[in-house]
Amino acid sequence: MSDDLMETEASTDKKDVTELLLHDILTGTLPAGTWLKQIDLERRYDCTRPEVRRALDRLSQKRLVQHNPNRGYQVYELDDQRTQEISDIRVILETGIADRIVANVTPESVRALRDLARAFDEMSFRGSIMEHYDANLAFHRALLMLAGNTELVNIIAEIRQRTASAPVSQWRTRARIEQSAREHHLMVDALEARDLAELKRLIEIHIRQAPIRA
Amino acid sequence: MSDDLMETEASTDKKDVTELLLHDILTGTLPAGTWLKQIDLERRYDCTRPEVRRALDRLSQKRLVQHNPNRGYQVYELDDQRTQEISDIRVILETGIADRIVANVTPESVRALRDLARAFDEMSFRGSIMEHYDANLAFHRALLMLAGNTELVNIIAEIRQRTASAPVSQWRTRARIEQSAREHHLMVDALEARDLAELKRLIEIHIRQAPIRA
DNA sequence: ATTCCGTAAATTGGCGCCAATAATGGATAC
DNA sequence: GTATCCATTATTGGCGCCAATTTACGGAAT
Repeated sequence: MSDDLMETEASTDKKDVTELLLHDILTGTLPAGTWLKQIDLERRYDCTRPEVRRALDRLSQKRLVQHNPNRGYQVYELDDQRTQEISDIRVILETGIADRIVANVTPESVRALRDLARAFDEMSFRGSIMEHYDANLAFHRALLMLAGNTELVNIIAEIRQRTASAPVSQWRTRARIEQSAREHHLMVDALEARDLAELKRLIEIHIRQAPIRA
Repeated sequence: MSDDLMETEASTDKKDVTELLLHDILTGTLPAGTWLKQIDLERRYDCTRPEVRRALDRLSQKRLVQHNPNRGYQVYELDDQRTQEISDIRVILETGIADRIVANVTPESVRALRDLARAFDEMSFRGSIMEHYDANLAFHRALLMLAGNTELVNIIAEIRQRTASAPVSQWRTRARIEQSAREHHLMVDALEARDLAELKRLIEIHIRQAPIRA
């Protein structure tokens, strides 16, 4: 109890800078192309210079920010070419394990996924952008987890992050969000019916329609 | 000319520490489980403390070394579970783009791949372990490049690295190396004949037989 | 008026020091 | 003789300063 409280207090004050910066990039608070001056970040996240530098180095390794030696860092802006390429990779990976997902499905997991899909629906109306983003992440993570390959889940999460600059811009459209929400439920339906072909079809549509997130 | 000379001289003296450490891990010079004390690395690579720290941080992000807070870093040793998972991922990805590779194949690319496969053969006899490793990398990179998705090539290279601790140990067997060399040529054959099914089959065998590298 | 150059301000990036923490060895008590 | 506790040592990790490079600004010359 006191431990939880301590952690919460500590995390609100001193959460990992890399995480904070990452979130601000993913949510679009720091748009693509923005110059990330070290002093600004230092003040923004109330942290020291080395912490900023470590965060920038990490995110540049993950190709989320671009490093121009002796000039600075800026939020990576990806061209259509690369966006397309990453979508292709996600389609290959996520349809490639669809059979394993279908093989491992249980009534309980279907129920859990339904709940997560509903949580996403709920967030569409009430939640903040970040909560919405997280709800989507939770659904997809749970879905992929059924494949029984945790390494894969991590890799897909990384790939997804890699492409997620300027992510929410394409998200804001209510129509598209509702479309995504519907597709989530359709995917659960297909999973429940153990319809592999349909699940693959839905996954591909889901990834491609919203080129970046899905 | 003088530029090349300069670069060569500079690189021998002051190559990026992360690269050096990475290579020593991949070649097995630093076996799995080894404690990576900062002072040792400082001396080993003749560099400063912050450089060592940056390299360790980067490689721990890539899950190549494990970070134990306030205790140190050690070369990651991966369990069979994870090895299996990563092989599965590689199979899905590399067989998943086989069709694109076949679609984009040209006589020139076949010739180039043959040369690279022969270079690998050559290295089996004469080259050092590292040269051998590089020759293998070059072949697979060229093969994957045919898919026309550079992002994918990078991701596969990353995944391959992720699992490559204790890599060459399973490599040393001459039988296995020769097997790999033969498979390279078989893959080029299948590619030349545009036999998609055969290529997929070979890729899967090639990845699975040597669980880690291939 | 425009362009070029030199100087000043700002920003990045390397480096070393010192505190905090864990491992080690020895001494003491049981 | 063995186990436990304390002191010493070694290692990690945070932090700030200073040099190197770049950019911005202003003045002078064409």
